[in-house]
Amino acid sequence: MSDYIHVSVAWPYANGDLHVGHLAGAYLPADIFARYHRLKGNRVLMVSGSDSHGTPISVEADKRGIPASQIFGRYHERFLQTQQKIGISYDLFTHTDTENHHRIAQDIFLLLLERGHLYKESQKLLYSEFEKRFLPDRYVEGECYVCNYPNARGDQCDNCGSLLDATQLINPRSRNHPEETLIVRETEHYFLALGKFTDQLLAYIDGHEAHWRANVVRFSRNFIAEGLRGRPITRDIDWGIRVPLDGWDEKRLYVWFEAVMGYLTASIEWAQHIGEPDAWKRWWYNPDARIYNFIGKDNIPFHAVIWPAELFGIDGIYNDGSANGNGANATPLQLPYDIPANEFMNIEGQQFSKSRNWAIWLPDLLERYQPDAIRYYVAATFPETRDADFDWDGFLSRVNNELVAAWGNLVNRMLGFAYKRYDGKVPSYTALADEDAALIAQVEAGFETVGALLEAVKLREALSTAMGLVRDANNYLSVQEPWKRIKEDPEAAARTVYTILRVIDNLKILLAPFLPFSSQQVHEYLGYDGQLFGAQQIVTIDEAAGAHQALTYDGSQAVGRWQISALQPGQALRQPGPLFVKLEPEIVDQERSALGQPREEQPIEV
RNA sequence: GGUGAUGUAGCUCAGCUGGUUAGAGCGCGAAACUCAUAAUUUCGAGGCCACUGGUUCAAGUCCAGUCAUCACCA
Repeated sequence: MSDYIHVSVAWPYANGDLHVGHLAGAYLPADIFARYHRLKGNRVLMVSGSDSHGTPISVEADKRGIPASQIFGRYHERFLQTQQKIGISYDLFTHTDTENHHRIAQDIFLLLLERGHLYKESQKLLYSEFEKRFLPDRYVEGECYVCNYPNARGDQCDNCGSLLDATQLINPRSRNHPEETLIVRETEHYFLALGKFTDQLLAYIDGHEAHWRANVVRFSRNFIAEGLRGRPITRDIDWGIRVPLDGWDEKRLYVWFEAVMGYLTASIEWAQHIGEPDAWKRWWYNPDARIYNFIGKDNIPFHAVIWPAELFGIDGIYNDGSANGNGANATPLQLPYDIPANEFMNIEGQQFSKSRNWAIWLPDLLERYQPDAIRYYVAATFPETRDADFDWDGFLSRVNNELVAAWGNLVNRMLGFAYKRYDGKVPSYTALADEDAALIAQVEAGFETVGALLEAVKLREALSTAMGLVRDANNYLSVQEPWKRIKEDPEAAARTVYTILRVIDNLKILLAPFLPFSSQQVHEYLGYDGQLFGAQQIVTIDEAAGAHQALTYDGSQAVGRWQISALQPGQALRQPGPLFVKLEPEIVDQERSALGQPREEQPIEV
């Protein structure tokens, strides 16, 4: 029986290209995990999308003097192309400016209001009479009321380090129009009454402690222990989802309140898109389904505390006619089963910085390197337990010395040998020797060991375990020496070559979640037809008020299975070639010198 | 300032509830091999496990403090 696995991935702000931090923190781990479960035959629903709203997008739009919608539209399109190229296999990657997402977010707002989880409160905020709007903290500068530094930011003083309350700044001014002095004005907002959920949240964490990462448990408990206060969920901005109440036209839902709902809204959109509008309930109303949120560590409180609190508050939605007849309230929505948050991936020892362009952008990386080479290096250095470092020396050496030398070379040398010396076929043999059977058994055991590690989201260890089997295979070859035996003992050489091809056939599957493109190549070299995984496609989804683009996955034709090889002697091989490109040592200096330099965005070729 | 994390071979990292001579991959040195994108395989060198003090028959492993880095909160 197949399990229902929901893979929910953090929603990137669509205010700039994707970079390796995104890839290492959330998207690649999620994809490896999803591909593994698909191979296992489980029912996977993997969703995410561009976060269209939020201050970072408005800031970027103001900087360039264009509308926010244009910023997010541009980067949404680039996200689709980038992720298709590197093979992040979303069932649906959409965005939050869809009719579907707006409607559901508003429904949830009203539901929470109706159930008494929201309350109204006045706040004092800085208001610009010139712009006729309240300004977020990061739009504000002024004199620090702690140290009198004249150019303190709205949230923090760069001089004395104090965190500031923007309304207390001396002579606060807008960063956009420094000549204007801002005024403090009262404004009313809705708050989510988080504190009420404290006990439920603690019980929820207790119930999952055993299989959560220690950092997520500690962080969440700590966050709750500091006391859960109500959080404002509306803002005085014009870019975002309307508050569905009369007289609230000037305000919008706070981006963090609605973005996390994307896991649910994208699932619903996916169900509609495949023509089975209720299909999302197989995960969201199935107590046996497991929902995994793949995120970076900066998002832990939102996923381990705030989103579960929203789910507690929602309780049930769109589930009329459920089993016990109590309508929408009858069945609670499923909470995340696991939140495997990754730490950060730094670059050459320094923290990512967009403003200094201390970053490695995925579209640029994909211009120059194979997707599987990028995937291999990043997966081998996943920041699963602590911050990790992307350094070009490491990239060069892991790709050349591990991926190319150990795995690529194993495939190339033996498929080439078999193709040339055995008439383009898998050689026949009469009986396997003990050492042949031993190697096959050892590699077949990998389906258990590597599988268990993938299941537990220990992806880096899963990859290194699989690579250990690659080394075992190389070791076996140097003992058996089929290139020598083919002259002295052809029978022994034939069973050795058969054995190694069968082992490669197994390794191809063990590595496929990590290296889907090259595993497909190996699959074809071995003479098989069909695609190990489904097809990714960028499609247009129509709604009443407009259309949007999304990245989708169709697994109906996929033939890959997480099971041992039954490679048949006599099977016709295809002419093999090198799997991977070996990198030139010069790239290290070239890439390093580009860090921190101004960068131009190039069009992405798909 | 508070809380938490991290600090182990040149590099990247494993070391669970304390227990024989501290592990892996890469890099380095030597040897073997030649099917392969000179790739592979074997053997070897290399570590006061951040520092100081403590608990214990026994401590990278527990406790306290110090330093460095990072995160969250104030």
